[in-house]
Amino acid sequence: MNDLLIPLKEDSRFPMYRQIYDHIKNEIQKGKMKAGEKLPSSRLLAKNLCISRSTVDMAYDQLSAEGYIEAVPCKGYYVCQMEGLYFSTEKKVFPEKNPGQEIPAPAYRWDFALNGIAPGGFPQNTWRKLSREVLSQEGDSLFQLGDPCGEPGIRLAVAEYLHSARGVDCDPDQIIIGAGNDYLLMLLWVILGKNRKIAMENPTYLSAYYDLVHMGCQIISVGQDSQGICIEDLEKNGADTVYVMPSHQFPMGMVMPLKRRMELLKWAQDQEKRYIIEDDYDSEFRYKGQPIPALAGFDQKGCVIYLGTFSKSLAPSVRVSYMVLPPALMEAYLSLGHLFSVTVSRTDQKILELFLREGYYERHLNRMRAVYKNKHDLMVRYLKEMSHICAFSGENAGVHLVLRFCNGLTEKEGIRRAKEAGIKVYGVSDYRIRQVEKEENMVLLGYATMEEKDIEEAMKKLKEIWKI
Amino acid sequence: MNDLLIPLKEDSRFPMYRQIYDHIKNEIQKGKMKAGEKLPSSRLLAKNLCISRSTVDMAYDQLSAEGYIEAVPCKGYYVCQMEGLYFSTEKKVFPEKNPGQEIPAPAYRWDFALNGIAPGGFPQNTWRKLSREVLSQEGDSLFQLGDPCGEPGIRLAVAEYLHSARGVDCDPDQIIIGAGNDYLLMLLWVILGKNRKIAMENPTYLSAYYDLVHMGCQIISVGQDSQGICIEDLEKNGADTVYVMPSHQFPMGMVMPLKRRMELLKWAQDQEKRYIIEDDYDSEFRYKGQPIPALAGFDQKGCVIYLGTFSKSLAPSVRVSYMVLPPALMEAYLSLGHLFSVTVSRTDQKILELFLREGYYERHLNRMRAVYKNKHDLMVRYLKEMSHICAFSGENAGVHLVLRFCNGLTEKEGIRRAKEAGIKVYGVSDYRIRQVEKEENMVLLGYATMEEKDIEEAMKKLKEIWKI
DNA sequence: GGGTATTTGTCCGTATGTATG
DNA sequence: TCATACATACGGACAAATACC
Repeated sequence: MNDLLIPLKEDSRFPMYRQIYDHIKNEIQKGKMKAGEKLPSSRLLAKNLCISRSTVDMAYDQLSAEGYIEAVPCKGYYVCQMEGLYFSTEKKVFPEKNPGQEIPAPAYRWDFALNGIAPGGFPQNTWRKLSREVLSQEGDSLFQLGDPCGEPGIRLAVAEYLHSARGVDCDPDQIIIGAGNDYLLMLLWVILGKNRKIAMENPTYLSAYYDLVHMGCQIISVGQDSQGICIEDLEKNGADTVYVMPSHQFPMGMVMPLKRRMELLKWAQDQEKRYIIEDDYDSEFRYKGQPIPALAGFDQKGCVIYLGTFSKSLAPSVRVSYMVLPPALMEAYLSLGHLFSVTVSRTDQKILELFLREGYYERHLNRMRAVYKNKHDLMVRYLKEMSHICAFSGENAGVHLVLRFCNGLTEKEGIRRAKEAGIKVYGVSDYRIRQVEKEENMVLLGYATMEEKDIEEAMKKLKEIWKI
Repeated sequence: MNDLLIPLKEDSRFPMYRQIYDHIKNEIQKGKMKAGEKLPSSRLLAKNLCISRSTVDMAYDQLSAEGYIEAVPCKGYYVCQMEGLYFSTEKKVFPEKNPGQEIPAPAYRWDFALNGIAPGGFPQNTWRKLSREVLSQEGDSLFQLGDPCGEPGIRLAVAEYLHSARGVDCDPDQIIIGAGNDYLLMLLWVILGKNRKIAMENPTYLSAYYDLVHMGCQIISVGQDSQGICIEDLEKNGADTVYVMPSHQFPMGMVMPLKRRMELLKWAQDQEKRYIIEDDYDSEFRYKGQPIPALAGFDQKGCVIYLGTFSKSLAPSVRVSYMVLPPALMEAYLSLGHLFSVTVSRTDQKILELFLREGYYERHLNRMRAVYKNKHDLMVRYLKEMSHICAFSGENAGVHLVLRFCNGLTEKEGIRRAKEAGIKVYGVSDYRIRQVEKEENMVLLGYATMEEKDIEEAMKKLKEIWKI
């Protein structure tokens, strides 16, 4: 018991007390120290190791708390009877994924990616500060189970935001917080019942389409024009639910004008139990003219379900979305008898609540709007010089543009030529629910993740290589 | 422009530059400062306000970044043309929920809650430290979109944990990270296909039951004995999938012995496409004997789907669970053509990865096991004194016990008497898929959230009031 | 056998370095 | 640049058990 020689490394990344702890724990687990055996006293060990007693104390405390040893006052520390050591000592080594292989160099020098945010766009320091604040709070009630629909605080903050920024008046009790739109759509499918015929535009946000398809939903593909979804198509196809993105349709980029919005609302109100799922996609970023209030803002009869997210406006890694249910649907959900527990950690909810409440979100959006407007304007400037090659649409909102070749170039050929020049652009056909007969001639360019310098370089190249 | 008087408060919770920023922004939004108007120079304003010029600069910089004002070199700052002010100035005030009412006093002095963790059990300091480390990392790639199945790092760490602690050998590529078991079960339902007949014990973990029911799943209720689920019932009812909790069944608390595990595996392997969903509930907490490896550890033919979570072992607010899919199912999921994006924020994943990798999780589990063992032993000591009132089971594992009255008391009456004494206990009938004919006479006592002092007080009372 | 010195776990205040704002 | 908070490490004071004379 006295020959306990613990090799202490000054420069270890672990503190001394941890090294002592680890060493003794290993001795016990390997069976070198048996149950009942007495450990050297903290003073003795401290002297032998030439460190302070309290350092040894800390290690011993930890070991007692975990049940490895037991403290007998005025006598000493003794190794406990460990029944069923939990962790086997052997460690499994997993083979490297690419043994010996180099990570393949990225094929593209420039990527007009459609998701992602501007580099440096995430308010990292603020987030860290708020995270610290939240985690420093007294008490650990924060770590017990929370409200299944989301913390009351963040729901109130979101309701206030929706009121002032999106013209949506709702009660915090109508809001459900969830980890991403995918999840909320799954939830919505449960709430709405499984026999709905949901209409979606073609092309549309394919992720939402697949979410619903994989749940077993019946999807009807309907047409769209420059104003958005075709209402007649809705009637014709017998849909009872429709998924739309009025503020900036993905991928086509059109903003649904007020008139069409009203027509759509009228369609929903025409019959009982018709619902509009309004994905308020990219509503945060508008560069010209008055923002149009969300459809849900005009809804008097409770037929609009509003979906919003922080994943696009803050960062894709922040998995927080929200859904505003009409009172009747919320009641239906609550009366299911079992609520799905909330999917966002309470700490993240608290951080976001502070972020909203203290005005950081508003300022963040203002800053990002300015950043994206610059990139947007740059893109538009170059595209105007390319009028002999393509027309473009989807401008003045969002963070991507739609190009339609007018020189005979096809989508496929356009993408191929861009790829050869090291530029990744995206085809509209990737977002179609159902392919169209005639050859596609449109591509999508997202500019959120691109630096302005890169936009200039890439656009200059595109102008060259897309010439016929 | 020169009469810009900004009321600065020294003791405000906002820094000075923020106060200047807020004031000017308000002036612009309210229209008191119009587009094109010149702002006082930073030197002049600083002099007037008796503060440093750099403070004014900070405010002006912020305002320029957000597009409110524009810096014209060698001339000054000018108010920009703001098209479509985003945030309406009026704030909506939401009515208080209980106007004038007091929050109702909790009806119970003691609560043998079945969820929740020990007070102070969450390693708050460690979590905060790791959170800071993760958020301090260079670059913001962390905030871009991550792997839809979860970060490779945490999947590897979980695979290593499962190998050493649960005897499960799997590749990190078989693991899917998700926000809670509810979500993973929804996902699983998509992966397995919708026409499955899923068998569940009665009683069982009702949350999982409702998850599946609400998805439209066909559930078959099967019997159980002291060893766990009845295999013959499975055969008889034509189930092709079964949901079990071999390590500590909820709510009945039995641990499935090795023999039954093997029989269950044999059942699954008997026919093609039979699956076992193994919810490794409470496997972290075992107080006696060797831990039994998870079912998935014996599975050679890929018919066990393993579910694990950190919500119970760390804190309910940490919404991270994981699912190990047999290779064939993982392949099926990946080939769906669209993966649901991961529901856990990348920061949380990274924090948890470090928590596992640096050995904190192992130590945390050891500590909690010691804490819960003390409470467990205390409960058992009191229950042994109550043998004239009830028998108990579910001991030596988990954080709750099952009591069966042997003095004629019914569940209902037992709960009622406890309530009168200010003690909340839970009925087994709350967890039944289908009620049984004969009167229930079992209650559940969770001890995780109770302090030892409270356990003693409450148990002494129960011993009195449950006497016949 | 009783007094005393020693050893022991435990509690507490304090110094130092680092991270953070 | 300065102030604050925190984890870590240190050493003193105390009371109880033990060993020794």
